[in-house]
Amino acid sequence: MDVDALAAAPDAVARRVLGATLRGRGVAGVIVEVEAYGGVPDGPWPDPAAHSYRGPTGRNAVMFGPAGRLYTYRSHGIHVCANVAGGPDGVAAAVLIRAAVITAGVELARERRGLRADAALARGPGNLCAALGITIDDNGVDLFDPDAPIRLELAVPADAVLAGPRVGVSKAVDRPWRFWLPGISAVSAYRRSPRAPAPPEP
DNA sequence: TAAAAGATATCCT
DNA sequence: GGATATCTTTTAG
Repeated sequence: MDVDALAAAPDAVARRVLGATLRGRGVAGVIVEVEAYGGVPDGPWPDPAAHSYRGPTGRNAVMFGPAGRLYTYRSHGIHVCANVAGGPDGVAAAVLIRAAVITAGVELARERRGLRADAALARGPGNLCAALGITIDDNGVDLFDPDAPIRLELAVPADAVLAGPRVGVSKAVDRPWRFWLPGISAVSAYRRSPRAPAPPEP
């Protein structure tokens, strides 16, 4: 497994990133929950919920670049979210890292996050970035460069993976592009976006 | 130049 | 479980 394995469709990239180890600034964790995003309206997987849907902009340019780069963006002003860019160069694909289990540097992670339950240290995209020390300025770093401050170590794909709808999106609400490992307490509880259309009443 | 929306987290009831 | 804080990016006028 190397960076070439990430030059694929968003959902395939998501499955490959799941279970990988993300190292950043003294803290490392195994990724246990991800969401796939990507595509443009005329592409093979149009995804109206993705930042890339309306074409490249200054913010989402990394999504259109080569695989293996870190795409960070700010949400609601304060939170930072981390993505791994996927797809071949020129194709928009990214995997949002939603949760991880800290395997090294727990003390440091606790210090950054304030004292909290271990399972909550890197649960949720914003919290995960805080625990690993990832900031908005890390946008575009090559995760496979040995000298990069943030690195990704791919593992063999997990055999047991669960899939379901993405959290907090108001478009393409029912697309099962969220993937997580079973039996992990750090996986987020599913929350439908308050702006999403009401679910069909059975 | 202005306004709205957003891939959230936290605190309150 | 539900409302709100908070600010950047994008889009419209």
